[in-house]
Amino acid sequence: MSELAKTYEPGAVEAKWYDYWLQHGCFTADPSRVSAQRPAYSIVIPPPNVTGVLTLGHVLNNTIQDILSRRARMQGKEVLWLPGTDHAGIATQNVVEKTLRKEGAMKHRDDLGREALVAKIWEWKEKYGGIIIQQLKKLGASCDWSRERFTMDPEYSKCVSRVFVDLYKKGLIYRGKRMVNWCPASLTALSDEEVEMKPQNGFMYHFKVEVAEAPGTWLTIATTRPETIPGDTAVAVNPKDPRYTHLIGKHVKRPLPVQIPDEQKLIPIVGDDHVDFEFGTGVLKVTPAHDKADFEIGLRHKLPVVDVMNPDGTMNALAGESLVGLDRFEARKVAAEKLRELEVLEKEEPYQNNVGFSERAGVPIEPRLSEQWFLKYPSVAEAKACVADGKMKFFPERWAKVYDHWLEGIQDWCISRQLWWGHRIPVWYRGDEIHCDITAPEGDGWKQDSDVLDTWFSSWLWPFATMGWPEKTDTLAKFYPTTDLVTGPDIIFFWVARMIMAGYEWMGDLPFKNVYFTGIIRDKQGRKMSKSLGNSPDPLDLIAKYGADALRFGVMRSAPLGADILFDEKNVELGRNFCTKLWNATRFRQMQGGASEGEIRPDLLTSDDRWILARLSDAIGDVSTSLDEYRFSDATSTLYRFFWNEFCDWYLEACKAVFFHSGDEARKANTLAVIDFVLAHTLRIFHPFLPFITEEIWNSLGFNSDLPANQGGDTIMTAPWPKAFGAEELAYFGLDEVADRFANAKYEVVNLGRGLRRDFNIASSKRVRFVLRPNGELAPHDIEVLRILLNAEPLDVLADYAAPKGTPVALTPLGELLLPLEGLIDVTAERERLAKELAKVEQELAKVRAKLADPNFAGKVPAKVLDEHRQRETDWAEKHAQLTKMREALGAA
RNA sequence: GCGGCGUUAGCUCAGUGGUAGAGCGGCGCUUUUACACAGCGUUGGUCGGGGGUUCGAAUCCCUCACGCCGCACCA
Repeated sequence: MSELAKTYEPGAVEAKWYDYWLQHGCFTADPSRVSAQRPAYSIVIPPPNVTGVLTLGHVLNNTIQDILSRRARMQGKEVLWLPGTDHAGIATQNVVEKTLRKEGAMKHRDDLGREALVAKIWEWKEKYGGIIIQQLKKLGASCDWSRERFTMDPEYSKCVSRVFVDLYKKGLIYRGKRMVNWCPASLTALSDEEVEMKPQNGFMYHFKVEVAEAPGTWLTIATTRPETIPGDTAVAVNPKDPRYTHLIGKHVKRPLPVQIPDEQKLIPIVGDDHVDFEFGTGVLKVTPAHDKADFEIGLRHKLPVVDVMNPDGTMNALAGESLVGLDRFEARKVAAEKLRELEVLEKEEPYQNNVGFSERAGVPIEPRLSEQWFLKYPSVAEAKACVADGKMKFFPERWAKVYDHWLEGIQDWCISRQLWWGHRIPVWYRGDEIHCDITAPEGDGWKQDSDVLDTWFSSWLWPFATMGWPEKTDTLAKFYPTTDLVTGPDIIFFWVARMIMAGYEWMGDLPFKNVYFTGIIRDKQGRKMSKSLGNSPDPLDLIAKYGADALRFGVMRSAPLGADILFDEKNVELGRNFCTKLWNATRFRQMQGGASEGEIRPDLLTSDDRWILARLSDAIGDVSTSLDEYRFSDATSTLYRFFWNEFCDWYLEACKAVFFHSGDEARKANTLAVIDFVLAHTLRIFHPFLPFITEEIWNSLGFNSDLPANQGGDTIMTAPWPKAFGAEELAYFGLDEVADRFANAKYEVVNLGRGLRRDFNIASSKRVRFVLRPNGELAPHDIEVLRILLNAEPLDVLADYAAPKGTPVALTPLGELLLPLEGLIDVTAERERLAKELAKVEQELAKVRAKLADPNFAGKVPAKVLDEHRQRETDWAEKHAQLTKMREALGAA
């Protein structure tokens, strides 16, 4: 047993133990150790962006995974927590391109060329790609780092090609020219999931067009996007709309682009059910190249597709002289201006509509016709069924509905991206020939598809591609399906749903059994963490300031299942304070001297010992249940309450009676044994939450000393997870309701005595005489505990004590507790105090009597409830009688 | 528009039919020999509004309001 430093220094301790765990291979998973007695437990990390840095979201997510992993190890399971990173196509390429432009290394990616740019990104990845991994280590993450994976590792990349080819051959992947979500900033197509609808304030422009066949007849069209008029190839009305039916088949003169007057392009009026005649004017301009719905109308009516925009969102030559080269938003203003000049703009009113934004680049997307690769989702039925039938469980459960709803209406997934960083599509072209395979075709003249795949098209394979698939590895055999997945609900569609499909498609089984969805971390005002708001603290700063354990504890304490987390640094401070408390309680133990005295002797147990052992058993049970149900904040609260309020505030204080005043060496030794027993168990249930400080104390106090190496001897990591006491242990220690009730009664006496002090303004530090008129037997130990906790000097236990008139009295479960105030008795004050208490009792008594008097109540209520109420009445009535007697003894005012 | 979640003490949240709770904060006292990152005490709520079921509702049902989150989306 080494002496503990005066204050806990997390920095040095954390580094020391993390190195120790690594050196001793504590995080390494070995499939050959898996057996019926040693079941497997596995988690794959949601791979963070390789160029990312740790955020509070990561802290939350990974602390939960670490808690689950560490507990599973203590439960004797073979644990694999598989870490790694994601190549994050768009984000990473953007970051690197931006840097290169800043450095002047290039203006546009074409200046460098594909090969050189990809090489630069790899360089960047080698240089900065490890940062987040190092940060996770600081947090204490017990990942098996020997298995760290990256989605662009050669082996992993092969898996990606393999599944592409497989799906292609199954006919689920196809290439087609379709409307996609185009990001004009990143210059790539996006999937539907990467588009976020946001309300935008704009204008609704009403302009009129003349019917060519009926000069003087004008139709008014409402649009938010006048800049796309040059791309209009029809005007549509609802065929059932009596206002316009007669015009179908005729043509209108399209006002833009402005050409020689009277020679404006004529476009047909078509009838289409899609047009809502309630909305706007009931006349819709149809721009097949720039709107998904319009494209469909175009197909139905065989309309030409006129694309008036460049990929970067600027207008092209087809938009006409006045718009060409302008950015789409600038062009909108100019187009409106042109309409005004032409005197066809009828009105322009403020209007709010929903516009799709590119999630990454933050700019409005453009619906755009382009040639892309699409995937018809595989194994959808299985993916749906496994959650619906409960084979896979979601926590909180309500996400199952969201998941189900999404699966109900999914469209094919656009998987090609016009980027260079990522997995290149394994398809080669030569003339009309097409070759799709894992390897390039033989022969000359083949050209590989230039696009890469959506990053999620690689990460959906994560649970098995990281374990050696397609080989039938031992790791896969033992650790797949994984046990738990911990992730944010924001990627339920991007990642979770797709992993489930992939699991069924290639492994024939679900990828994980339970999915825990974390909340979203917000600041204390409820706003999302964001860089621009600057409300996102750096977890590394918090670790430096408070310690990793404190950060973990603080975050877990405020993360209830199913709710968002309002982050407040106060919680981390609380975590630090808790660690300090743990540290100081341990120091107290150490100062009482002696190594662990070994076995507890039940015959020497005090009422306090029995009480704390019972509380410990409850805490173990509660924490275990909470963890089984993924209620981490409940587990944390239990730990906090048990250790601080029960162990420190009551038990350790009560122990002082033994250590400082009993002179009973055998009992002192036994008390030490109880403290050690409780501490040793407490450290174990704390360990998943507070890995560092528990390891430090475990070793410093020598709790490891007589344990086998693999059961807590080398490290607390392998100490068995404790169980709540069974009937046998409860009997052995003599823990029952009677014992609990007595200890609680004792503490109630203390509370009431302290209340008397307050009422008579006696400082808690001032030693005063208390007298107890007991209503039963009290052991010397219990009297001493009462004395210490009341800070009484002396505490006289006198059955026949005759108190001076006006002496303050508290009615306690163990008898009347009196506070004799020599020379200070204030009869009036005591009378007032009694009156106040009496009033309260009368109120309660009236309440319960009213209930009992109600014939409906007595007649209909279950016997048990009725008894409870009768007992309540008896108790209050008794108290009432005593108080009345006491007041009478004081005499009239 | 459809669906989900939420609304309990100043704040964060427990509490799913039977005496409204915890932590933090606030306030007061205390530098009592583990701990002032502490101890002790204390303050504090018509449980979002309304209606219903029931002997009894924070809890079950209906309804409204407000907030948040998905999904869809009409130019």
